[in-house]
Amino acid sequence: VNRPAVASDAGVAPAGPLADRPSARRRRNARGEGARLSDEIVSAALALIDRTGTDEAVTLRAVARQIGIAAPSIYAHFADRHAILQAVVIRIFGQLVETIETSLSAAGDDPVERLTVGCTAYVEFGLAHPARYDALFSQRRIAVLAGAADSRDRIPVGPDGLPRMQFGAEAFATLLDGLEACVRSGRSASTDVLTDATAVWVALHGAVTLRVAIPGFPWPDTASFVRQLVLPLARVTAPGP
Amino acid sequence: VNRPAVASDAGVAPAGPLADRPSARRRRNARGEGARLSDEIVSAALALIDRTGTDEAVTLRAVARQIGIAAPSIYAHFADRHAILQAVVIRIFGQLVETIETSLSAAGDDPVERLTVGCTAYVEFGLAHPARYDALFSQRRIAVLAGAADSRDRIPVGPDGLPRMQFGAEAFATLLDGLEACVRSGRSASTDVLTDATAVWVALHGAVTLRVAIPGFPWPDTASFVRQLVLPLARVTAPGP
DNA sequence: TGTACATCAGTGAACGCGCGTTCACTGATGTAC
DNA sequence: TGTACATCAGTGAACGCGCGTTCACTGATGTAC
Repeated sequence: VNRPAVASDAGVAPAGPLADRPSARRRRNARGEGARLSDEIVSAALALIDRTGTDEAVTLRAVARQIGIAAPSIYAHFADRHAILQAVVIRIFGQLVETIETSLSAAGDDPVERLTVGCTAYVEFGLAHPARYDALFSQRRIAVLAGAADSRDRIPVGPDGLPRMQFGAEAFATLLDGLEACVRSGRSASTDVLTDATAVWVALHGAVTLRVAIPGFPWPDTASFVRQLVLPLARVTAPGP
Repeated sequence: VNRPAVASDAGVAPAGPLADRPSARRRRNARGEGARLSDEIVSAALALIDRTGTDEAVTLRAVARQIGIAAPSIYAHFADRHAILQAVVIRIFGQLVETIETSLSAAGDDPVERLTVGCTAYVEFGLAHPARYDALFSQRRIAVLAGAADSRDRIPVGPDGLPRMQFGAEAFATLLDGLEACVRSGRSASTDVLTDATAVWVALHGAVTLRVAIPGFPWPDTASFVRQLVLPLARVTAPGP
């Protein structure tokens, strides 16, 4: 059992190990502000993911316990467990994009520098929050578990020929933009930006997930490893004269 | 509930949804051959992983149901659920290495061709058996769930300076050998074989896991995508005159 | 050649647990008259 | 200004489920005498 000790000064007398007692007293939301609980539920799910390392820990009862509400109260805000996880994934993608954009705003004008800075920020986010990163790409597994055979065609190609991802499209678009900027300024020899950006993304994703899965491996320094992966895959050429 | 329909011609009358009834009659092992059940347990776990898409489905009761034994019978062969999963991982790594070696035995002498053939076999194994591949690298998560803080240093560097992985070391050693052969024959400009092989491995791992996670993305053809990733990361140069 | 016995390969019932979900409900707060 | 009432934001008990694990057991089979 992974439950933290109940704060005894809250005056809560646990009725037994089965009781879903809140870990802290909670003031109910004022009338008309019930929607606040939606945010609290997502935050609690995120906290559970961080604390346990896996999104499997996001159960209705665990979320309710974390917030200090009764489990059935969640149904007023989310249809089921999967709906909570979906909201968490959207929030994490937002954090990822924000992290990358913050790093880019501090970077210079050189497109190659901007590309490596953004990619490094991506990898560092994954390494800093491995459970959150994992949640971003564990959705397929959930779909399979739900008995759905529709795991294909969930992220179709749009009419513009670009992949139309449900979430995370913004992060990939940033990578595409960065590579295009390199090509425009003559710093990348890429003739197929979509495919080359895909190669870069795949390498970054592998770097995050394998490092997290095998922490004892002699991994190179993050910044230089990212350059080692990104520069050749993005077909970056030596700076002009 | 994912349980297959019980074969009614086996004469088994299910006592209700809770009963752990075997899906087929089973002859008990002869005296002295009890160890055969170990293999059956691992095979059943592998079948569950393939059928459900996740190693979470490997529960003692599900394994027992699959084989047609009582759940407690497993304790004579495995200490707990984790021990079963560990045995499954070892078997899957064996299959992966065998697949790669079979592909190499059909390849020619050119070291670059051998490198790409082996890498393609790796990726194709992952795409053909995504749940098995996933199980190989989901161990960390299990360790965290077990409450262990020892997820670090589980794969230490050996006295030879090479990573000493518990499992999968053979597959990585094959990749190292392949890259070294390219360097020896002048087809790779790598000056740090360990780091470059790591980069290649990371890219292949990302290619498998991201493709499986986002099947609707416009992925390139596997063989050419593998070449696109491996050749630059392995610093392969144009063939000599 | 017969028989008592040890061993092997399991079985079956039961336990307590956490889970998703349902159901009828409660108590504070704003609003219509 | 008072009061009945609707609405909102939840609660608490209960259900059936699958799970890991324990316990005492069973029945076939080989072996010692």
